Amino acid sequence: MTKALPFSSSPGAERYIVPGLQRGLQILRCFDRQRPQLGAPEIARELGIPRSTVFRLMQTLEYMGLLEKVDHSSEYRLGIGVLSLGFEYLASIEVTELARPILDRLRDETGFSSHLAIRDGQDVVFVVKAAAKAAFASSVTIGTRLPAHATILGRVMLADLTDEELRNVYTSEELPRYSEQTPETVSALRTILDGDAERGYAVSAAYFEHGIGSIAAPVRDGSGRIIAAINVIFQDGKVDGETYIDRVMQAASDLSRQLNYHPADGKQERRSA
Amino acid sequence: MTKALPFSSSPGAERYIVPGLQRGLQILRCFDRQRPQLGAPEIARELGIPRSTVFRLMQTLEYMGLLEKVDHSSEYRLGIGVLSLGFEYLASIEVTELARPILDRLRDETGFSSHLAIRDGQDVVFVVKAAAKAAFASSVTIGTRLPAHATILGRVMLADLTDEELRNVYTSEELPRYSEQTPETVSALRTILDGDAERGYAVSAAYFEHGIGSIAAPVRDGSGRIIAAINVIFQDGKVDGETYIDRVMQAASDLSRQLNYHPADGKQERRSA
DNA sequence: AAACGCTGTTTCAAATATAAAACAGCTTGT
DNA sequence: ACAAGCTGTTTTATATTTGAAACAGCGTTT
Repeated sequence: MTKALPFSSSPGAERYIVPGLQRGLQILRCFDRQRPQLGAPEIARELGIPRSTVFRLMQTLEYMGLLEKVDHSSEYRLGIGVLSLGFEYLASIEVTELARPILDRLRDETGFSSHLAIRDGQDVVFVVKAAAKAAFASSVTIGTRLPAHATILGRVMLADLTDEELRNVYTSEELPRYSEQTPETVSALRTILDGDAERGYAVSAAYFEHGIGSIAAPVRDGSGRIIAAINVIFQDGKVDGETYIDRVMQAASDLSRQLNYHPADGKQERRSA
Repeated sequence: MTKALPFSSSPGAERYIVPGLQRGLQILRCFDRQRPQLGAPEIARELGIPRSTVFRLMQTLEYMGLLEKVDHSSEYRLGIGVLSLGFEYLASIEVTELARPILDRLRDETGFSSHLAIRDGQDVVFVVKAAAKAAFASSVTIGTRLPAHATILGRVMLADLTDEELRNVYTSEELPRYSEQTPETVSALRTILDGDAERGYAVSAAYFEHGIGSIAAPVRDGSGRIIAAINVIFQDGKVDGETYIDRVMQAASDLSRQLNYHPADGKQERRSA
């Protein structure tokens, strides 16, 4: 009786699942910005797990430092243990270290907040950020997830996928909308992506959110695959975004080069493979 | 047959432990900066868990997005799922949001890297960082753990503990040494802490690491307890650290005030309670 | 004040995950 | 070429975890 899909998932890897572990992790994922602290009964109801089992799982999570009791109430919040895990992850990804100085320079050159994001399934996840000094700063923080098909950043990464891969990511043809510009179907998305792929960048105003414009360009590694994307965001209307396309593309290609990508290698573009 | 203590642990909370969950989390904790990718057999040996069990646990972790297969090898590395968890944690802690601008200003005023850290058991954990622009920048990243008794930051936080609480944190009298200045015993540490508590700050050169000096001051919340500490680090000898004590203490007290701490409230100092 | 609902915690039979063993595939050495 | 060792994966009896039920404690309500 496996329930709703977790984060992402390699296709067909659900053969041997340890319920204790799976459910413990589901409990952790119940906590977020909106609901930073929760009690055991609440979680039991939400996940459909018996009270006594949730009780034991949460006690284990507390023992391991991933949950902590909030003061004298019987509620829990995320423990500091999860923080260490998260940052071991960041440290283990080469690209984040290399990206930092590049994003800083891009931020200084443009005056805009710049970000590096990677894709996880249907989501874009921000992993490095260089915040603009101006009052207008982006609200995204490291770890923020946004729908890939509805963001410029996501589009330049999705553009690398073959039709088959894209259908694997989006199993349903219908796509949730976030603005008038969000494509409604996978087919419509495909058309947009083909344009992005040809241009090698994407730029748009108010694509995901009203009043915010963005330019994004893809980052490739030695194999030629797109593994991340860089963007800047700006207040829509206030500037002509197009002016900065070159800067963003330059930053992305600088990073790609550091990751051993050689455009002239004769590596064929991924999509035509 | 419970094994070595995990991260931290509320005393005596090990009654109901779910083995599947505990071992899965132990597996995650095997991954760190030094060993970013590991195979199942290696982990099985290290944790003393049967191969077939580790196999299933890791498959579950992969399914949940906390581990991912590295390319075509049979090894795994941390997955992007842990990142989200870590940042939900940061977002859930009020103090980190408030600290950021204060650390930025402290960095600008002093030219040094400044940090906010909290204590988890015997460890100091860095949660916010404002990196100096100078070439000499600190090597600590968010999530870094250092031994509390051997760092200035840790000392100002430990100074808040009663004798009994301190003995609870350090069950053995002997303390590991990291430099000539590290106290060797809990009693010696207590003496140092009493001085720190009285001064309200701590400053030292080469206390944890050769060539690095640090000044730290405690951050209190509305209850008067020390919940975090702020520090700056500088190259030892190059500057007279003492010069910046006021700046650091000011930053710490600014943050305390934003956390509802009122020095004149008649709240008695914690240690004399 | 009794009854009700909601907890946190414990118990114990029943359902389940576990771990030894075995298999197949792959490298290594001799 | 063979054996020996290492893997990833699967099987299956056994040992364990699970979850319904029950207990005790609390606050409300009637």
